[in-house]
Amino acid sequence: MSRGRVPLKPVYLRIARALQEIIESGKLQPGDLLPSEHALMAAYGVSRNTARSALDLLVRMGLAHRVQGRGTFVTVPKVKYGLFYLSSFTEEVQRQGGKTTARVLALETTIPPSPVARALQLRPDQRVIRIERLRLVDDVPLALHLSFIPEHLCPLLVDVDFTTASLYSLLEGPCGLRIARSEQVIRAVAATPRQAALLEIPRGAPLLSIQGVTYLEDGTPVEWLQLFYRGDHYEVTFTAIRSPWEAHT
Amino acid sequence: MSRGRVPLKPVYLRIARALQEIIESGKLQPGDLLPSEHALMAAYGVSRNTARSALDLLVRMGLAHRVQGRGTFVTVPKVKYGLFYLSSFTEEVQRQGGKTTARVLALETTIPPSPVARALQLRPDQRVIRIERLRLVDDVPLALHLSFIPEHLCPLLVDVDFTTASLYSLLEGPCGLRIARSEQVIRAVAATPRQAALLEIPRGAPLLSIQGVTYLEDGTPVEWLQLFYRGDHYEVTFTAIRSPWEAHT
DNA sequence: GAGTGGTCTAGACCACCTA
DNA sequence: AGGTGGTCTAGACCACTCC
Repeated sequence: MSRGRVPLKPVYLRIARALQEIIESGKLQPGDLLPSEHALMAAYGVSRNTARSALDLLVRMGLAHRVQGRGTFVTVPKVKYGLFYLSSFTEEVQRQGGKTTARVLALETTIPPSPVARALQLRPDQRVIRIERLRLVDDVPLALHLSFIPEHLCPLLVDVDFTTASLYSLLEGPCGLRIARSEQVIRAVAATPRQAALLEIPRGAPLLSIQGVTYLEDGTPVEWLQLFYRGDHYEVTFTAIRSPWEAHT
Repeated sequence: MSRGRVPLKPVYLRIARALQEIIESGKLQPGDLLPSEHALMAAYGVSRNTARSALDLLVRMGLAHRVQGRGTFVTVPKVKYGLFYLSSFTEEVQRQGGKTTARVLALETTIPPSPVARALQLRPDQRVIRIERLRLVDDVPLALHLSFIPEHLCPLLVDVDFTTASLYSLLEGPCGLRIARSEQVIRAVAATPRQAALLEIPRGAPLLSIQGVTYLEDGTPVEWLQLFYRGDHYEVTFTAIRSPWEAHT
């Protein structure tokens, strides 16, 4: 099919997006049947593989699931599909209707600790920008957020007011970087006295720690991050699927 | 897993499996180039879509990542891809070389608590099998595991010795059920006195709580589960990817 | 039998990277 | 220029579910 002059996003993405909007608008309820692959072929004038790709995306996002011989159904949407799609704290909270602010505890260029330097694959002389923020949602302190970004990748970060700015928007916008993925580890830890004071919780209270490294599309590490969430105010949800090795068909 | 009723798995699965074994054998190191899609077409005599499907699977498992114009590379394998593929505790630990045992704290049929009954979509008169186990790895207590399974789905569970048995193997084997996915929530919580005693940690120590509902392919809820892991001995790793909506073409 | 998703083929054009 | 992955077409056969 003709794609026109304007560079459009891939067709399957636009179909998936359209279906997502139908789901989020409430026109399709959990358990409802999505259009079949043949129906999408007819509706959008695409081949079956393209229609399948669109549904694949919804399935991988946890918005839908397939049942052979019956159809593709809307999944119970309690899960925030943000989860294993990498989104910034700001994007995540706003999607859920909260008002997010931040208190900047530190913003400086420095020599990274050696585990961070290793993870970011830096030479000893390369400096990083260190950003430490206290994240608040509706004025309640929710999380501590520490990021290290190699200075040469986006030097202008040192002049930004991170009280409201979104780090990923800056990296993808003004800095022209293309974020691809992030490898993260979740742990449960006890709050240190400093963390407890900042988050306004008792010492030793449980925190959810998320530590990770974010990569660009070419594999360059772009950020080392550590988040500490208050155990009493935060949770992570996700959908696991049965591995194709063990569950056949 | 032994699931060998049908001798012929899809071709793309067998190719993906072969590549996975090459990676795990160490013949391909992290950062190495995997065979290109054309190379796989020639090597296995398949079409490009089939070769792509095999590589897709490795990418979704976090074993590989693609770079347009360059190739598909082996990813740093620190991540245990167990993460968002649903595997049993036994499968997970054995993959990492630990020796797993369990102490059965409870095995009974009972009336479920009402949140569990709701999650499992049970009528008030339907009973569940309640299994509570203390999981040990190399004789160190690592986790508390509580499961509720509707009795009518697999009545024979009440006669099993869960000291060594794997729940999912039983559900998929003797019970003939087809597990599809699990929706889970991760939290950080403080250990109750009972949990602390069983896990041999101080009261109030941080635990990683994973709570979820497992579904069959037809959407039937088959298990309500809650796991409490010692914060000092367990972590969850995963790869998040940038959402296709925001990461523009 | 009709409709669904699961898999597969054999081509095509494009954007991107390395050389 | 040649190779790579990203997307797409237009068919095909199969297994499964529902009527």
